[in-house]
Amino acid sequence: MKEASRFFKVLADESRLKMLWLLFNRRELCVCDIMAVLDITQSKASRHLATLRNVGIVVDRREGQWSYYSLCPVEDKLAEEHLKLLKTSLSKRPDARQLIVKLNTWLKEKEQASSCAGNNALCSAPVKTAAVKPALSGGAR
Amino acid sequence: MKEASRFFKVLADESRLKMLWLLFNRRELCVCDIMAVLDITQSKASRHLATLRNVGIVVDRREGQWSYYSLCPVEDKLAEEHLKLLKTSLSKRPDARQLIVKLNTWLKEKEQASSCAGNNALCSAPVKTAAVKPALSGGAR
DNA sequence: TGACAATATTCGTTTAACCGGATATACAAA
DNA sequence: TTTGTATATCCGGTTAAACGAATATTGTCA
Repeated sequence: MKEASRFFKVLADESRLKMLWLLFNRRELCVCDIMAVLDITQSKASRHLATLRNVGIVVDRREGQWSYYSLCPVEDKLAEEHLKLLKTSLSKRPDARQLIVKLNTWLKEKEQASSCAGNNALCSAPVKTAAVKPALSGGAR
Repeated sequence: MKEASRFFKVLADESRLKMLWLLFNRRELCVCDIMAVLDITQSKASRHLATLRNVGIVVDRREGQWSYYSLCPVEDKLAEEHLKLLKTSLSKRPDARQLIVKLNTWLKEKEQASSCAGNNALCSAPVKTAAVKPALSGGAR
């Protein structure tokens, strides 16, 4: 049961919860996306993402100077199911939905900036839209 | 989402997780039961139970010198569903099952002691067996 | 009332989490 | 190679959790 409590400890931080929530709604995001949307410092973003990676619920993929994070299959059943439930419970919360609106706004901004200003005006290359079904992602509602 | 992280913080402690698990399997327990089964100090037991009470997932009932704790209906949907899931996920874990074996042993011991030695040989009055369906509680194989 | 039992709470300490700023690393492009 | 960008990690400092021991509280019983 120690393992279970360690898992919940990872969820017991608002920033990490938000990061997970963002990743529930986009296939992958780079660190600077998360910094921008959550409005946190770079070291904070990187540290929390490392925590999520260490517990085995996200993976990172290096591409050029960017690190892209995404959810990954979780070996632990308890964790797996709680994450699934977390996704559906959060999707009912107005503040969580609002965060996705902010995420979409940010990504759109970034895309525009890169297409009209030289392809790397903000931080990363254009982000492919989530391959997972849009579910409650989009504008929410 | 702050509320959500606060809830997970409560689950992020092994002792509290175990207490919840015990209460999933018995309708109510007094503090000394929990001390005995989890093998923890009195102040630790009391403090953690207060934490569970403060977040609104258990209630206590005073009877004489004893405080009986039990689960209570949870107003928050997210919490409610996660607790339900927690119960079913833990029931598959050998260590969690083992804990219930220990709980049953302790309660039986206590009952015997009180019936042949004067009704308060250990700590509390005989505990009524859980009213909830035994589910996976019992000796669990 | 006084002695005792179960529980709650306080106290001081220790440990763990989290943070921002600074630095290190890795890569890209000039 | 030099410069700049994105990210990771290190370094104190600060806050919050958790703990055991001691004490306070509440109720029982003689």
